[in-house]
Amino acid sequence: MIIICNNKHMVPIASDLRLAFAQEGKRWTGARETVLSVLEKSALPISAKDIFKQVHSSGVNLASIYRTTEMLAERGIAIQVESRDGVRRFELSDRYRPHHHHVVCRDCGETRDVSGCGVKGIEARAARSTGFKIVGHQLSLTGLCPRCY
Amino acid sequence: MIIICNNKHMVPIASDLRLAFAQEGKRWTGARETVLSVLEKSALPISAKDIFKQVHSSGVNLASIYRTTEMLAERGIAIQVESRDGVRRFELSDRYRPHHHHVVCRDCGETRDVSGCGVKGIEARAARSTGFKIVGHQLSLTGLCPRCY
DNA sequence: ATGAATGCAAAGTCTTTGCATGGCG
DNA sequence: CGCCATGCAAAGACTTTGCATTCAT
Repeated sequence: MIIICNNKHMVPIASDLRLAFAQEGKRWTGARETVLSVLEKSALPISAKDIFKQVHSSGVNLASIYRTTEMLAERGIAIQVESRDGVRRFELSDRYRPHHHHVVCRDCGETRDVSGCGVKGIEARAARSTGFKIVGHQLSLTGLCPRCY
Repeated sequence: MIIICNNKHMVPIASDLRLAFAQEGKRWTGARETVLSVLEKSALPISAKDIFKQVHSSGVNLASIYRTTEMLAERGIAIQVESRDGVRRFELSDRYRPHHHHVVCRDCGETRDVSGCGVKGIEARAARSTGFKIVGHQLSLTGLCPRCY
């Protein structure tokens, strides 16, 4: 099933995870809590390096941030957002944030969210033409922000 | 204006470029010809490294390929396709290929084109909600290919 | 001949990995 | 106490850059 817009609730992610981890013999640590809290507060996709800058004082190592973001993505807590500049950025997945897309200014890179969707039609078409089972999508709009326009 | 589906003609890109370059005091070289011809033949977005592999025998240097792909993107001949893995891939722009999108297998990475579009509505909505002038978009579908499904 | 483009190699950026140490359960 | 996660540093992958040389015009 395609999760389109599961924006009803603000799930207490950390406590969910603590529990899930315990059941698997894994651990919910301070570093993970730190990274997750940055993602929860970040309005836009954020790179490991930028997370690092924000939590620099906490002493969390950059390598741990890479490991944590990857782990969160594997579990579907976060998703890796596509980018054009070769930097990997993450944001909370649709399970924890309203489904949305991004518009990026071609000139200055300013990024804004765009709510809602409208990609169902093409998903169905793609499934038909390729034989793939579609499980998600990512749309990014390129534009000129008011300042650069 | 948004170019949506300018797929009418097969423009002789190289000769166009040779002319345009001459007028700017720039040069149309063998290396550029080589890179462009790989893009013209490539069914899917391709990275500098993969172009390099394909033209290895020609002696074109990897750095030149990076420089050429960037130049082609700046001129709107090619576009840089968004990716999730931090590798930059290019394909001919809508000016030289039918507008389309991609579906990528979540498990094995197999990529297929999906023709057509269907993003106009959301573009209009985004323009209204953000004040950006929308100049383009990129959509990628994630799925499971028949083999991985 | 002139200077733009290339090849080569070095440097840069982002990310991953190995291993000893630390900390959660 | 046992083992997972972390910190640290080194390695790796991809991309960019400086400079001498080559080549298109």
